[in-house]
Amino acid sequence: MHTTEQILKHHHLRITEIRIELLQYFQKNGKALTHADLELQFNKKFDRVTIYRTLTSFLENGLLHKIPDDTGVAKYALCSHEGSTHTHDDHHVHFKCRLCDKIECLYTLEIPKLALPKKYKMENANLLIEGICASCHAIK
Amino acid sequence: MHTTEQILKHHHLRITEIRIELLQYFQKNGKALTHADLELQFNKKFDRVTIYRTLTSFLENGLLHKIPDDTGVAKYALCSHEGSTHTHDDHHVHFKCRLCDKIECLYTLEIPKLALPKKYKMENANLLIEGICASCHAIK
DNA sequence: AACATTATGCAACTAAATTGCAAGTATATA
DNA sequence: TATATACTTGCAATTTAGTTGCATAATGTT
Repeated sequence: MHTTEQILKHHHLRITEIRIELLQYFQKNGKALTHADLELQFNKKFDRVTIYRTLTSFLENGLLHKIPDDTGVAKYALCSHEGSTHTHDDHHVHFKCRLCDKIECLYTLEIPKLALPKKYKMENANLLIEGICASCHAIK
Repeated sequence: MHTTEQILKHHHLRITEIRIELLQYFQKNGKALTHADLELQFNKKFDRVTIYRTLTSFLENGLLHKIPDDTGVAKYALCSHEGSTHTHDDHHVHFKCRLCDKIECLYTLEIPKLALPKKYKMENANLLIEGICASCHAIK
């Protein structure tokens, strides 16, 4: 297991307070977060803009990935289970619950191979599944 | 084949000028469009806000669907080949070209069945494939 | 410890989308 | 085919998400 600081170093990021806290917050939560979520948590301690820039640097250094969805609000999630090393990052399966709106990465699922039309070249793929998650299923 | 007006009627939409023109513009283009694309075309004739509201009503009535992507700008595309009737609308495969940024619906492809974790219920799925499209492949 | 590089906070700004409201138009039904 | 009702439109103002510039502060390298 790696410490938060080691993870940052491995991704060529300087060790700063906001980076440590944001990364740990992502690890603790285990779900996709928006800038607004983070601002709610951290606005007393860190500036809005710094949170944006931290997200951007995490993205650029492969610590987070952006999850495409149709709300127009960017959602970010850790790139692998541990958040420690770089796994294959070219396709993702995400599950978004219609009831609680939570977005999870389904690491265990692989996107099946598809036959694209002629001359199309796939570079990466994102599968967003919507429905009801296990917790909401239980409640209902 | 249905006329534009018939299509609107089938989707329980009143016949108005902007609805006819927007729908025809989608049919003519055959690719996903943003509000900005439409504003560029129609700003002399229709108000920005009216374009937004037309897109929303098309969405609500199943004429268009929103394509999730990671730019934060909403993209819309017709729900079926003809734009005429309601096909199964619960899953979509889209292809976004890294070079020309064009997004197409790949109607011919089906999203393969996946085994979700226990108690998860899938209601719909969106697969976004990114890469190089046929036209850009040719140019290069 | 000194330096170059990178990160942070603040203020201002841009872009995308939404809301309220008054005036106008489409359509059902009488 | 007139008319009442419900829906649609345009305009102005507002909200929300995200970006940029710049001065100051912190990091990590030598």
